[in-house]
Formats: sequence, C-alpha cells, structure tokens
Amino acid sequence: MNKSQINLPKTAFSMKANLPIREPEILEYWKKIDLYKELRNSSRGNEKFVLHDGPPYANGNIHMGTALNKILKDIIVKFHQMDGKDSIYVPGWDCHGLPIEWKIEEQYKKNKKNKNEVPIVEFRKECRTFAEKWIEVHKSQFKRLGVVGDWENYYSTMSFDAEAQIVRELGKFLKEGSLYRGFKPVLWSTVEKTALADAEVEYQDHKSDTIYTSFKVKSSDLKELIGSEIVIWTTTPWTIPANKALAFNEALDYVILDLNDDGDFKSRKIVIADALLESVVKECELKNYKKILTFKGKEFKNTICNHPFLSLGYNHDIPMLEARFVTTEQGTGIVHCAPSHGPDDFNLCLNNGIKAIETVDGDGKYTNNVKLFEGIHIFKANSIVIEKLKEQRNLLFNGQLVHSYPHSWRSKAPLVHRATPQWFISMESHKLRNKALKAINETTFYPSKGKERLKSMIETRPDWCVSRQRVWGVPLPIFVNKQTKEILADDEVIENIASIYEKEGSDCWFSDDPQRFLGKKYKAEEYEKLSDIVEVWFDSGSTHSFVLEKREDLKWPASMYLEGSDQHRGWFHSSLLESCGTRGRAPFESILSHGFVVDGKGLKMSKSLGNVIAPEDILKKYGADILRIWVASSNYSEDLRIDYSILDQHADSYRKIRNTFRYLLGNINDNFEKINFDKININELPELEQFMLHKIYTLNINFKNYFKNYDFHNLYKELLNFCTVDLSAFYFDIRKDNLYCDPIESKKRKSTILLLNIILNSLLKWFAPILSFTTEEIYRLLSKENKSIHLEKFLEFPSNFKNEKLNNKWIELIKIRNICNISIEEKRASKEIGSSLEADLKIEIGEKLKETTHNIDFSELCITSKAEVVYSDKNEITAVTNKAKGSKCPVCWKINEVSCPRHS
RNA sequence: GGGCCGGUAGCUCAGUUGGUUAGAGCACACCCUUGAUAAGGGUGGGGUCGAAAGUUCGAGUCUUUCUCGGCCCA
Repeated sequence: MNKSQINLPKTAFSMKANLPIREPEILEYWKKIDLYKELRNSSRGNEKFVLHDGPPYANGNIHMGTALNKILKDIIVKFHQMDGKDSIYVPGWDCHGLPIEWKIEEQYKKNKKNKNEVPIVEFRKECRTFAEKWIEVHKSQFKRLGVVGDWENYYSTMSFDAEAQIVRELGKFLKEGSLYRGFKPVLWSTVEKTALADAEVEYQDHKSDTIYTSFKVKSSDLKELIGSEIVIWTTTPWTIPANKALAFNEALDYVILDLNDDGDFKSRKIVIADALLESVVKECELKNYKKILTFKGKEFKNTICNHPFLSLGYNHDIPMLEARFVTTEQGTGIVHCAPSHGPDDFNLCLNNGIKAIETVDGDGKYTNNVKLFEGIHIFKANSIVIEKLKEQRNLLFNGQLVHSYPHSWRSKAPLVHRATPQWFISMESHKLRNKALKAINETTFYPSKGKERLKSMIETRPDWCVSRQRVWGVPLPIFVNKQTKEILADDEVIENIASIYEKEGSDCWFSDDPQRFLGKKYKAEEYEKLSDIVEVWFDSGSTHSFVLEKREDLKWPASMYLEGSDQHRGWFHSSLLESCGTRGRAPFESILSHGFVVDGKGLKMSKSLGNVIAPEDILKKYGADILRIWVASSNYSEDLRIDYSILDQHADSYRKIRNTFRYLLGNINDNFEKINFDKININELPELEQFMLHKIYTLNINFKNYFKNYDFHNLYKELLNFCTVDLSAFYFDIRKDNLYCDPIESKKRKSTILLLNIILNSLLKWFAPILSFTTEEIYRLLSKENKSIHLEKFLEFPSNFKNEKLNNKWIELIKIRNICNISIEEKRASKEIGSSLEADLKIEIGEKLKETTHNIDFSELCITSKAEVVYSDKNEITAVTNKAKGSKCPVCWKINEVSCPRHS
C-alpha cells in the first residue's frame, strides 16, 4: 500500500491568485473574443434590462466613489444577463461645464494667454479635446475594474447628436410655453461685465458703508407694532432702493423701544431683536430709551411695512417674512431683503411670490426699474441713499466697516449680487411639479427611503434655472424679437438648429450668421440671438432622450438609474423633471441609490486627513475581484467603509472561496461534467448527498430573492457561509475519506463526484457577477467549447432536490455531531488523542431520535475511526470519546482492531 | 445653521408586529492535522445594541433630548 493507491486532488488551478497580474490577461481575453458582442448575440431577442449609465464628469482620475458606482452597476447588469435578460450597458460621459472651462483657463494662465483674445470657437475646441482625453483615461480605468459594456459606442453629452437633441428638448419646453425669462441674482463683476462662479471668487477685506435704517409698520396682527418702526442694518446701502421685504426669525425675541434722544428719532418707537439690544444701543449711541414690549418673532406674522422712501414714490408694501437665515450675530435681528441682490433674499422672496427684477444693468448702473436712481452707478449710490434716508428722517445711524468681501479673481474688483436675465422652466405653469410627483410614486426605489428624499425635494424646489453665462455648453437656442420682446418659439427653427448641430456640433452658434439658424422665415436683424448656454444638469437630464430613445439596442424608459445618493438632487432630479416635462413620465422604472465611501472610522476621505485610498492602489495590491467583493459585501444603502484592514479581511474571504473552488477542481481532476439534473436518480444517492442537494436548492431560492431586492451583501454572505460552513467544514471534510480512499469506480465515490460537479457549476454561476475574473479563470480551465462564464445562465434546480423532511433530520444529526466534537475536543485538550481519527465515540441518544439516527454512521459523520450509538430513556444527547484501539490503516488512516475492511 | 439618513462584537453584516441568556461568518486565542498544505479541522473568549431620560409587566426594537458621522441645502 502506498500513496499511488489513493486519489489525491490534482488541478491546474493554483492556490495563489496573483490577481494584479492575472486580471489584465483575462481582460485581454475578453477583448480578443469581443465579450460584449458575444453577450449581445447570445441574448438577442430576450427581454431587455437597461441600466442607463449616469455620466461621470470627464475630468480627473476615478476615485473610490466612481469605482463603487461602476462595479455595482456591472454586478447588476451581469446578474440580469445571467438571469436570462438582454442586459445592456452603455457607458456615458458628461462633458460640458465649468470645471473643464477652468482647466483650459488655467492652461492659458500658465502660457500667459488671455482668454478674451481667443475666439470662443477655438476655446470650445480645447474644452472638447480635454474632455475627449479624459474619456479615454476613464474608459481604461473602468475596464480594469472588470466592467463590461459597449465601450466602443459610448455616449457623451458633447457628441453632435447629443447637442442636437438637447436643442430639440429645449424646443419642447419653449413651444409649450413653460420656458420663460426671469431674473436671478448672480455674483457679478461690473468691471469685467460678467458673472462669476463661486470658485472664481476671492475674499479680501473691503471697507463698506453701514446704515441702520427704519421701515414703518403699516399693518400687523400685533397691534402694538402698528406705527412702530422696524430697524435693519446693512453693509450695502445701495440695495435699499431694491428692497422688497424684511426677514425675521420666529424663534428670536424682539423688543419695541421708545426712543427719547434729541434728533430725528425723538419719540419714535423702534423694533429690534432683544439679543442685539446692547450692541445696537452702543453703536447707534442711544442714550434714552425704554423697553415697551418684548414679543416672540412669530408674532410678526402678517406685518406689512412701508419703504423708507415712501414719500419719494416707493409706495409698494414691504411684507415681513420668516427666515431661518436671520441670526443674532450682527445687525438688528431683522434683515432687509432685495431679491435682486442676494441669493437668500431671492429664495425667500420667491417662496413668497415676490420675483426678482433687473434693478442694475451689466455696467453697474440702476435701470429704469429703480425710481430716482436710474443711470447712477451702484458704487456711487451709497452716499446718495444715505443722504436721502437722512432727508426722510429714516436714518438711525451710519458708519463704516472693514470686512471680508467677495472680489473677482481676475480684476480683483469687488463683486455684487446682481439679478440678471435668466431662463427658467416653470414648475407650475404646465403642472411639472405634479407630473414629477406622480412619476415618483410610479417608481421603485432601492432602498425605499430614496423615494421620500426625492419627493421632498421636488415638492419644495423653485422653478428650474436652465441658463448659464458661460461658453462650454450647448447654446440656448433662443431668439427674442427686438421690438416686441417676444420669444421665438417655432418648431421649424428648432429643428433647423438641431439638424445643423447634428452635422457639425454647436460651435457654429457662436461664429455663424444668425440668419443660418433662423432660416428663411424670419429676418436676423429683427431678432436678438442669445449667447447663454444651457446648464449642464439639463444636458445630463436629457441623456434618456439621446441615448435610450435614439439607440435601437436600448429601451425607454430605462429599467434602472443607479447613482450615489447625492444624485437625488442631481441626475435623478434633472432627468425626472426633463422627462416629465417632455414626456409626462420618468425615464426610469426604478432608482437604486448608494451611499458614500468613507474611511474605516466612518469619516469622509480627504487629503488633509490622509485617509484617501485610490482604486489604483487597491488594484495593484489586491486586484479587482477583491474590490468587487468589497462592493458586494457592503451595505450600499448606508455609507460604505473602506481601509486596508477591511480589504485584508475580504482578501481572506476571497482565499477561502478560491480554495473551495480548488478543492472541487482537484477532486474532479479538472474534468468538469455538466450534469443533467432530470436524469439524477436522487433516491439512489447517499443521504448526505441528498441533503446537499436540498441545501443547494434552498440556497438558490434565497439567492434569487436577494438578487430580486438587489440585496447583495446578504447574498454574498450567504454564499460565503455556504463555502465555509456547509462545504469546507462539513461536506468536503466528511467526503475526503470517500474521495481519497474509495475506488474510483465505487458507487458512493461517483455520487460524491456528481455532487462536486453540481456544486462547482452552481458556485461558478452564483459568483460570476461578483468574482468576474476568478470565475472566468476557472471557466476557461474547464470549458472547451464555450467562450465565457458571462455568457452562461443561472441554473434552475428541479423541485425534487427539495427535501424538507431530510433537512430536518440532518439538522438533528448536525447537533449530535457538534456534541461529539466537544467530546473529542476534551480528549484532545488532555492530550489523550490528536486527530479525530484517533477517537472512538460512544453516543447516547434518547429513543425519540432512534428513527432519525438508526441508519447513520457517526464515525463517517464525525470523522472518527469508530462510533457506537446506544439508546436510552433520557432526552439529552451525550457523547464520550475514548482512544480508538488497534492499528492505523496506511491507506485510510482509520484505526481498526482487525485489518481494515476496505484496504486489506 | 436647516432638512434627511445612520451608529448592534476588532471587521462585514442578521435581528420578524416590543417577548427567553442579542446571532452568523471573518479576525483573534488555544489545540489538532500535514493526503485541500503560504491550505484544512476542532474548541473557546469577545457586545451596559452611540449616551441619557421616558412609555411599558417587558425596549436593540417605540418617544424625547443629546452626541458622533454622512449626504443635501444655506
């Protein structure tokens, strides 16, 4: 007898994974066989599952969040493909927008080039080239993660057909009449005559005029207020002529003071916040005053004031509005609101039906909307305003203040908030809000809490501002009649513009004769051509129209949109509005949102904390399959933690899974046999094999349920536990004796081999969407005919695999096995035995379990040399271990007092 | 500052409508094995469920406050 007589495992599948080296080879293979094309061919005509890609911005290397997003998408796409669908993934990129403009400007700065001297068309070409470069970088980085998709025919928001379709989409809002011209404050430089984005602003010290001025109460629910005067403080006196409202905080306490100092305010009653009384008294040098009344802010309800310039013709009502942004940090606890000159003011007023108007022009001069001040430059207006307030006896105090103030990064000139003409899509005029809310109700959300999040945003959001005063984007296709100021809304013109863009892109808008776009119907000299561009959220919100609708391989609406939870305000939001406005329903059937990647302690990743991990680092150290395990095993409905200790843990799990495969492969000697489940005569199999079939059957049911709910972390956990608990520590361990030491032709061994083949096939398919590389590595080892594991379908198991009765029986047997293990462990601890094969078990079982145990060989189940069962009246199960007597069989290592019955 | 979401063993996660001593796998410790071997098996330790108060016969689960973290908004 020697080792040549036993059947030891043998396989070409190495224990060491070496994923960082091996994965790129598999990528090459997928490229060689054109996996994406094969997938499409193999599932042509099947029901479609379309996960529409939310386009990442084509700028900079991918980070963990992007990697998570793409892997999660890929896992879902692969699951549906293996589930029998035609599961199509077309990646896309968002290309227009400010960040790319900045990058090009930065390059200009480096090369001492002046942006204003470069023709717009040339500048835009550089932006386009920049985006193209990053699309290529992203493509290779995403592919490296194992993401399979139509990489050759990706979509981008800057492609000519996309730009053309964005124009058509805007045309629909234009024609409907829900796209209108309004005003909204933006940070404006009166020197450069241009709007600035937040990132273009530098904060520097600036000396401002400050005033305390009063607004007389005209009417109020609180009688004592009538006739009193609300005092406000501001550092921008020039905005007083544009005042439309006052803001208070309902949580603050306010006081009415009776003033008795000589001067304009003698015997007048003023209102300020109690908490600011001291500072106002000090700064305004009040000597004689009396508190008349203290009241809560909420009592300001329904209070209307007069403008301090009432008698100069400013006779509009000034309502008092509740606002949380009012604090007691500075001022009087009541804030003056000019909706044309501050974002807070704008939003508060808008929510209360007061719209911003154009009060100041691009040069910084008041328009004819401002009585008395028309033509005056705002930076020269402070002294005039102060003068007039004094005249009107409404100036309590004025002074100066040095404070941090926004300046242009280019000219260093101080900036102002200025209401500029903008284009809005109305939420109400054509019931867009209602349509969107209805569409949300018809959408399935994973996790379900996403529904409320999106809903509450849609419920309260203001009209959608779709214009930007920038250059890198789709031009707003709008002409305004110079005389009538009417907006040109003509399908023919829109279609004309779109068809031009389709051929050559939208650059020509900035260079060509406007007549070209207007066609023959209208005269260019009668129209003003807009130079604004469309905000980028409208671009990406329209992807469904130029990707899902236009491509024959896709479908509209998409089966799923999947993005980070921040996109409730981003892409989910803009796509919903765009589609509801143009098509009356959402462009998606379901939304899956995932949390953010944070470090091991739950803190967000930042350079300053030094806790940033890049996907590249993980790929180099572990490989993509480990990263994919991390995605699958994390609960994406919350934030996802990652650090090296977490990854190490997943790498350990990976090794366990890999070794499970290795055991299977070794014992079938890499000769995989596809089993026809219907031809198995289950009753002829040993009970243990029947029990394992039941386990496989029920695991598959759970697997499908988890998959249906996109509950991957529980799905993965269940698969991992199957490998560890049911296979490695149980079935494999027990069947080693049978596999190694029984003759190859023995019926029992053949049954085990049958099960190993079924288990191998099941595991390969269950794991394929997650462990895309490793399952392919194994598949290529086994399959001569078929090209890829990803072309396979999930297995269906016949219902006769299911055997609840047997399952219940074996649950009892495993309990007994555990008791035996404890007994063996006692003798091991006292050094009486070592290996479990040195044990001789005496098990005492109650009569009740006689039927359950009568045909069971516990020496096989507990991997001992002997086991004897005796039945008693007692209910409890006891096991005693003795050292087995006899000699060890050199083949099966079992200890026998006589010669080994199998190997002699 | 406001809105929303979350905090269960070192880690990843389970914990049904409130109901026995809060579970699993991994990691850890110890032991065994050397025929899955940079593998495999067994046993074991480990949690005032973020904190406090409340409702209840009974709270990880319900309420309030606080705290820490994340996203969005300002």
